[in-house]
Amino acid sequence: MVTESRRETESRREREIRQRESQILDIARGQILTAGYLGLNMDRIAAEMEYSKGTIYQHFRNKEEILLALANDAQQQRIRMFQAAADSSGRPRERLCAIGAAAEAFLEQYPHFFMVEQLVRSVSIWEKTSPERRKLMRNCEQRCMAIVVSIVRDGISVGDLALPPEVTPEDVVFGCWSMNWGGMIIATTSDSLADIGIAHPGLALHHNMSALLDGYHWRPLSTEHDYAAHVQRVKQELFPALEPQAN
Amino acid sequence: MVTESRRETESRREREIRQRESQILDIARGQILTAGYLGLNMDRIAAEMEYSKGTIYQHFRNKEEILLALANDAQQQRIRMFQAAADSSGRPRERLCAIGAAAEAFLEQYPHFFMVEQLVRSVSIWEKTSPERRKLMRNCEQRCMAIVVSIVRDGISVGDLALPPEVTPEDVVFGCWSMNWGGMIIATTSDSLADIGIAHPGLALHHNMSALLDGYHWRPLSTEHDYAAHVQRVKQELFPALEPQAN
DNA sequence: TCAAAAATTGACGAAGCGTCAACAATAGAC
DNA sequence: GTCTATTGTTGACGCTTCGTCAATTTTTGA
Repeated sequence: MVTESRRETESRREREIRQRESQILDIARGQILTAGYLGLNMDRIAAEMEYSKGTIYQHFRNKEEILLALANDAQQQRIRMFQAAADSSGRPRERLCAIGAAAEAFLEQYPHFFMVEQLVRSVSIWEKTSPERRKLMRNCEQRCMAIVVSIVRDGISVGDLALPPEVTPEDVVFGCWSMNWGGMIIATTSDSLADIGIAHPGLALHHNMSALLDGYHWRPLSTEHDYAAHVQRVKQELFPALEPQAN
Repeated sequence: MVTESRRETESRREREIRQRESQILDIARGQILTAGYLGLNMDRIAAEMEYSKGTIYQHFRNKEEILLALANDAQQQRIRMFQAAADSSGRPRERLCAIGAAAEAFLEQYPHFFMVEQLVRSVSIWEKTSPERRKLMRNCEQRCMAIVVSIVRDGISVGDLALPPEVTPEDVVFGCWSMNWGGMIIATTSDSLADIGIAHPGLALHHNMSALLDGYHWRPLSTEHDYAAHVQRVKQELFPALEPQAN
């Protein structure tokens, strides 16, 4: 009995030293996914682990830190996917479309990450968290931005894109980012899009993104090239989903 | 003493019957504006009014209902402003720009409304509220959509715009909506945009909106017409701000 | 004037966050 | 192997907030 108990305790300890932090985050992720921000509950995290609340607070100063840690994981994952897309072959505008495909795959494969990022932006979580973690977040945002901006620069340098003097590559990325982010938020949080007349938000987003880049005269124009097919190809090759998902 | 007390009570009663609901909302608005979602506190609302908590719960079933009521006010206000913009004179694309100006003015003049709408979308408030209020919200969304869609239809019918067969007017509106919403969220919730290279998000949004509509070949193109000036004019004439605000 | 109906109150239960004094396990010295 | 210092763990507790409800006050209208 004592031996049994001791062995169990030791094995638990081993596990904990390696995995506890990510275990906390896994559980938190699940809770947020099933019940949103208000479903995230410190006591329940403790209950779902084999640990008490106090121990959780040794890893994270408060609830918001957990949320920000999750958001950070989300950004890391997005950066990985964006980088893979940016490294794909093709002309710059094709690679930008690949980024779009990455963003789409990100939403489909990690919906909890998307939710968490939304939360961090709307509920005032920011000011309750530690400066270190905030800095980490900003850093990720900058890296993500840099990846996409460099594609726009490539477009300019190969002569596919010529921006007017008052528009910077960063502005273009801001446009893509805005449309993607806004479109995804609306698509995932408006329950009556179909009633409004938007049966296929994913498709509409593609059309609008094409129009945006066509508006900047980025060659080849969407009339000269089948970007939809490219997006499909990239998604299947770089970001294969577990199950194919209708849009 | 008794008379004094009775008179006060009666006057309070008069006020209450007319104003109580909007008084609750006013206070709630202020709390959200200063301290976000978590700053909204039923006990403090009660304290700031001359009433007790129980009375507030006679007007609103729960906290979320207050939030949704505020969101509803926001939408009503936005519809008013959108309608004014839609009724302005000019060619259809100019009127669409006027809608953009309205959205901008809305954000500047009613920041709390913007915050509330964001909250309703991200924190899972929806399922805790009454079906009636939810229906009201959907209705507003549809009306708002209809206003803008009719401008796009006007553009088509006067021959300024010719959409490809796979794109509907609703899709175009979805694009404008996405970009505006996404851009505004990013601009108001990213504290390090300047570090990222976006010094003037408002200006960038204009450029991107121009590119989007240019991409659909909506005449007159942004190269043929000064839409920025139009936006400025509309904002000043239709939506004069209390104090002129830098972007 | 008075009883029935309606409005108002705030104490209360429930639930959640974060703390901390007490307890347990481990490491290291001898 | 034993003992002490350090480090880790626990859950009861204080505090805050939501939403309820029995008791009380006010209003209505007969």
